Amino acid sequence: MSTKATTHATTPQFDELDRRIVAALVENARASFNEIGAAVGLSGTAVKRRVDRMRADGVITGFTATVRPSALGWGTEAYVEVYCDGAAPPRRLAEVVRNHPEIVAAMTVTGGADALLHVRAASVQHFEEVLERIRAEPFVRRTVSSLVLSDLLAPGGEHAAAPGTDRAARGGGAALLR
Amino acid sequence: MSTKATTHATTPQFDELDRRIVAALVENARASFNEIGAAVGLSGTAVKRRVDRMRADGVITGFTATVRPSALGWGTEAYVEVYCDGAAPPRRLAEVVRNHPEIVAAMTVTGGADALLHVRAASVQHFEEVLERIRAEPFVRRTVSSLVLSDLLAPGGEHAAAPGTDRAARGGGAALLR
DNA sequence: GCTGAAAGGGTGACAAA
DNA sequence: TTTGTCACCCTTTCAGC
Repeated sequence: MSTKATTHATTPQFDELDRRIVAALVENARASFNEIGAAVGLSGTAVKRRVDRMRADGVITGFTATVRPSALGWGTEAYVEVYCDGAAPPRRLAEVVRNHPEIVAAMTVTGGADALLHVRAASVQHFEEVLERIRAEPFVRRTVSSLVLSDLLAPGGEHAAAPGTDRAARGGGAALLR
Repeated sequence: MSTKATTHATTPQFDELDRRIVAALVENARASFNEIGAAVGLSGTAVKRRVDRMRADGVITGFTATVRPSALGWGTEAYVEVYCDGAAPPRRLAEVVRNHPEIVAAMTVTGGADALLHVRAASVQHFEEVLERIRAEPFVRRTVSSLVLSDLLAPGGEHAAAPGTDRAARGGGAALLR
């Protein structure tokens, strides 16, 4: 609470216009700058300049297509809590995690487990094989798996593929961009 | 294993070219059709037709910008296991989940918990407030939270905002598109 | 799936507020 | 400092093949 009276702490130069531009791009990353400009009340050129700045600032990290994993044959999804022997160094954990392409997200967490993995596989059989590989890793002591039964936000099974993304512009960008 | 000798069961008409086009779009959703065509050995027109078909088939569900939530002031992330009273109907759970914009993903799962929620908040204080709101919902009996400490796949905190997405084109799209 | 042509978007330089 | 206009070139899009 030093320079501005915004509702959240954000990047210094990030105004309402930027917020609406990001919202438009989250909703449709292939929209033209002119289209976005018309929606937010700016010229296409001005929109492009702001987008370039936000990319340089690391606010926007990229543009990606969202796909339905089930359409690609990846119909099985699970979350796996990992319990490690002794103090598991996050640095080492990260290396291990990178060796299994089926792990689509992984993080260290508070609570009983040391890490939480988000895994996608082609089938339950495939998932079992992945789990065996993970449990065979040096300092993994125990795992607790939860298979995903149904998505409560996108019942159709609409999911995607991109660096660490989740949801946002559903019904108008309620989540991250209010 | 009926018509083709592909490695996984996928949508009927989905070949190697489609796979590479999707991979290109996941890596950069704003790439031009000509660029993609040059990369996969097709004309831009042919690429567009395939993309249009895949959108119609629901393989590609959209295009979105990926952002760093922390840059937008959403620096706190947690997973919340929800235990319900009696048989919690997924239909009702979905309604509840939609009332809290901080819930960026939610699913029913196997194991002890009935549902798993992925929550993003501006701060630990904000998260606590969200948790109180969730626990006040009618048939929520108990919750178990795990605060995310660090991302093991994108250490920089690079995350995103889009309908149900996660990772894929990191270092060449190892995950969903091998 | 390719080619060609018309419409429209991306991008940089320049001037103005 | 940020925006708008303009000009150039590339992309998109839709024929017809």
